[in-house]
Amino acid sequence: MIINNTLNTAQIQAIKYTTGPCLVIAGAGSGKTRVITHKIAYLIEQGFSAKNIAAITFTNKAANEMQERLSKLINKNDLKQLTVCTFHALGLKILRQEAEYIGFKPNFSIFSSEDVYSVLQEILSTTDKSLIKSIAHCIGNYKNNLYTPDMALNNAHSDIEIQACKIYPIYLQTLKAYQAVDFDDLIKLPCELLNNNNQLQIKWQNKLRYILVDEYQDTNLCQYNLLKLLVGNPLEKMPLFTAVGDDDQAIYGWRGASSDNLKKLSQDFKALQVIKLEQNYRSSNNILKAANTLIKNNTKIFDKQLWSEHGSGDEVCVYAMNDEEHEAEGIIFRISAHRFERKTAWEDYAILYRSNYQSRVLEQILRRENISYTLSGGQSFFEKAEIKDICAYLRLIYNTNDDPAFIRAATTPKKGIGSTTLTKLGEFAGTRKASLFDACFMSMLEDVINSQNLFSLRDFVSFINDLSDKAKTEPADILLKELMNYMCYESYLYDTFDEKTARNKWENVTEFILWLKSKGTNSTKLEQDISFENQDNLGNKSKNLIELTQMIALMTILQGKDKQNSGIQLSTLHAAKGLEFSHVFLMGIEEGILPFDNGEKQSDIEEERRLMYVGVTRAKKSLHLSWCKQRKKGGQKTSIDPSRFLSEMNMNPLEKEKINPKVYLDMMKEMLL
DNA sequence: GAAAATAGCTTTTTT
DNA sequence: AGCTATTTTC
Repeated sequence: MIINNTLNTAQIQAIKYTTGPCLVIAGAGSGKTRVITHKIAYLIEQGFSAKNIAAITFTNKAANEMQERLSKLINKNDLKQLTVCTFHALGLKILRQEAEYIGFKPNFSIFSSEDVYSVLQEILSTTDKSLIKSIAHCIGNYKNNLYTPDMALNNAHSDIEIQACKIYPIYLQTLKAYQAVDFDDLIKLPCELLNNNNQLQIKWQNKLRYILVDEYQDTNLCQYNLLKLLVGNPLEKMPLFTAVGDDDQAIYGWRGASSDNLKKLSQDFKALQVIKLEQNYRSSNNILKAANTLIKNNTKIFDKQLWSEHGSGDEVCVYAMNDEEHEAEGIIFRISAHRFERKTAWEDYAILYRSNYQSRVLEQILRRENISYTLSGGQSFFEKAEIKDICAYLRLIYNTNDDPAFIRAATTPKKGIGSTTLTKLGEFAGTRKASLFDACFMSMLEDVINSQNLFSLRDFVSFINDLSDKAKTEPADILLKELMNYMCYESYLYDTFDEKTARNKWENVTEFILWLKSKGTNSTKLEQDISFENQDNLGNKSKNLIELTQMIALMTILQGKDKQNSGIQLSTLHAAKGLEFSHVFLMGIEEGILPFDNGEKQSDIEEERRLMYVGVTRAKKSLHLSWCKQRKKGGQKTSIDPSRFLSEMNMNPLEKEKINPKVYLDMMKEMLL
């Protein structure tokens, strides 16, 4: 029996309601992941087949975590059959299977934002970075709001929007020609597909009979649309799903998420059962009181009041510091002293801030004091140039129409193919509506490109062609070896970078190749999910290069590479969502930083308040808030006001800092020696 | 005139 | 820390 007395009444209610649409308003620290995982186990217990249940998350990290926790509740076989993935991975799965219905080959490529950027650069033939970015942003909006080019034009206001509308259809054509989709397409295209093809819609509805959505407040219009298409029309049948979310933690409005989707849910599904989880298992009550008082200032969709059985705990404190350096030293001093006093570990402390650059001062001082720390966020493994270089080859082998991959692979490392050759090739291919790759095989090309460059070009494409053929049958590790042999990537690195960077980059590459090879031999659940065939292969059949390449596009977290969470945790407020720490220091609680103020356009104060709320509710045992009276701006010091959120929380922002942190930091060091 | 150094400035981030 | 604009240097 999966339901036991460690669950509270509301949680049990949320788990047991399986006969209709369900919305769980899950306050911070109220055990929301627990409810989702237990509900899945309960559904299986009640006779749902695991292969008909899907749990949808927003990040790969969350999906992995969910699987991890499920592995303790349900048996291996069921876990294997479950769909636990991100919205995008689900969309991809649908698209790979149904590609033919929208005029794509199943081996279409997935373009990253960088690829999208270069495509737009090409279309617009400009180098104006901000223009390209704004257009990309507009097009992303159109897709997320399911605008057709015509609808977009009707809603266009500024010059940039009008220009974006003109580009939009061209952009769509270009991607089609490349046999590529962008990230937004992974949701948008399945929506269009299921909307236009009733049979397919029924097919997928039958496959995914029960859907659970995590972080529902972060869905955008398009994602909500996909959900609706998958659960079916409430007038025809009883939709079966559970959406779990918290309107107070909606902090991604700026990228299209709309917590209004919570409201829409009760309008669109009259039978919706709303269950609130208000008991908090994380924080002591002083922290919760601060959080509740703060968030009361927002207009709410669902009212809720967090409480816990953990007693009142430590007082929440505020420190007014002189400037950013004083603040950083003050925080680090306090952590040192606190740790010494309470015999806690560095890992128990987190310093959270609004913007990445605020970590700089902290890092300087932490390095100076030799205190270990972990900076969350930063560049992901797959964003590194050296990994993208390798991926460009893999992508090209996989889909030879992928022009951005062609350009990257043809030019890195240098192999006698330069910008002149590429421009000529581009023009040649453009007039013949062929991909760069196919154009290389055309005989007319001899009139356009001089023989030496043409030789390099044909040498390159024949190699890719050869590998592309072999990739269908031969095992991945042999082909990878051949590829690396051809690329001479190591010597390229040592030729172009200084020794230290080259060594570092080469290490990343070897790590990547090793990882790829390991994926080639043991396939895990996630990959089977992403892979569009062989759902039911049980053996350890090693993956060929084609299959491997498919999954790379969506993998952003290197699974084997657990980042060590040692030392003080430094993180932005956004990146800290979903995490918890014993002792939390929120810095820069100032007007201009939190709430953020960009001078020009008014930022959404309610969203900023929710961001503060997210920060406050990360703390389990103690919470420390700090702000600077002065900050360096353009060479001179400017005076700063404490954040309005401090007074909203009934905190006195002017509590005096009586000690000089620097002196005490030195004293602590002596004590510890 | 081009490369190198330096000063100034950052919203938030995932797929 | 990384990116850009500007200044300095050869």
